[in-house]
Amino acid sequence: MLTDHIAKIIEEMLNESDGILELQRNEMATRLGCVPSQISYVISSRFTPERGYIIESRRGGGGCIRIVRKQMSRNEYLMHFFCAIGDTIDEREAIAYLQNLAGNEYINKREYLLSCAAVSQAALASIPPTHRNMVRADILKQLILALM
Amino acid sequence: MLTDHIAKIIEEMLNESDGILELQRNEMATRLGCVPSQISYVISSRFTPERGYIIESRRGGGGCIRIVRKQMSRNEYLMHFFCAIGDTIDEREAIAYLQNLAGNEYINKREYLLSCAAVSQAALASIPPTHRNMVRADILKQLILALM
DNA sequence: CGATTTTTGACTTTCTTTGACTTTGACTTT
DNA sequence: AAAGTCAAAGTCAAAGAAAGTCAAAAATCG
Repeated sequence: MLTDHIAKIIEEMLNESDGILELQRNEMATRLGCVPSQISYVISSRFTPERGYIIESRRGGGGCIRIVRKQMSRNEYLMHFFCAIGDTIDEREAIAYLQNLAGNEYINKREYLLSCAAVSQAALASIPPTHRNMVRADILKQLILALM
Repeated sequence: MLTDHIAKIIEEMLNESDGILELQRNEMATRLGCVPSQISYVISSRFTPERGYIIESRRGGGGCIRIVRKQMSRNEYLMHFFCAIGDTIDEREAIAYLQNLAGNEYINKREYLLSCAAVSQAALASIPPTHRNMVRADILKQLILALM
């Protein structure tokens, strides 16, 4: 898939340049043989602040897109996460959060699986749907607190 | 029966790829001459977490279904545990179970804390008391399944 | 026969790709 | 300095590509 391919390239460029990168959308699109907005799509779907990236850009002649991967301390990261969870969260989103933690190695595989289990549909099946996502958010928050 | 046939094929593919497999639903359905949802059915009826499989998937262009077979070990103990948990359990008792697991080194300190958080009063506070211990039992069971 | 499992297909949701159109900013010309 | 030009990046919605869901029909089991 194109999107993944592009994401990988950007990831590599970030690694080579120590987490800070400026790229030109049009130039890159031409080089990779795709439309420019594809680059925008990749950035907006993969390099989100949620995942710890800062994006800035400049239009006009000589414009560019700046991607910075910010490394947060473990606690900043967890705190950020904790705050980002609202009052209610569905299973998909909760798992996305946990994947994130796992991807950044703040939790290991087993902890990831444990946490997924705790917020799973299976675990919360008996809670009325109107209420379920609230409980899930509560559990997720407690899990994160337990990690701090 | 089609279902068994497909299950067998997936099983073989898993054997060949060391327990980790990504397949494309549509592609596979076309190849086997069945409707795509048949593949979904096989996976949801045969490759369940209860039987030791982890399923993930991605929709959209280039999407796929990922099947991971986790191998079981030391799970008689966990199974025993699992069965011992009734339909309902209070916080104190749940923590006693988890201490037990920790004491036998089936889970480490962090996992113990995570699990305690998931079944804590704080996490489940918003559930009506009549219902709370049921949900706690469900969560605890899912946690144990996740360890298998 | 009744209950469970399988099979099918219509419909839904999610993610990707594309392209037309808009906005912005640097540079040039008046 | 104001206006114009052009080269970027931004936005958005439609089209496409996959997987998910669900319920009805069919088959199988006990």
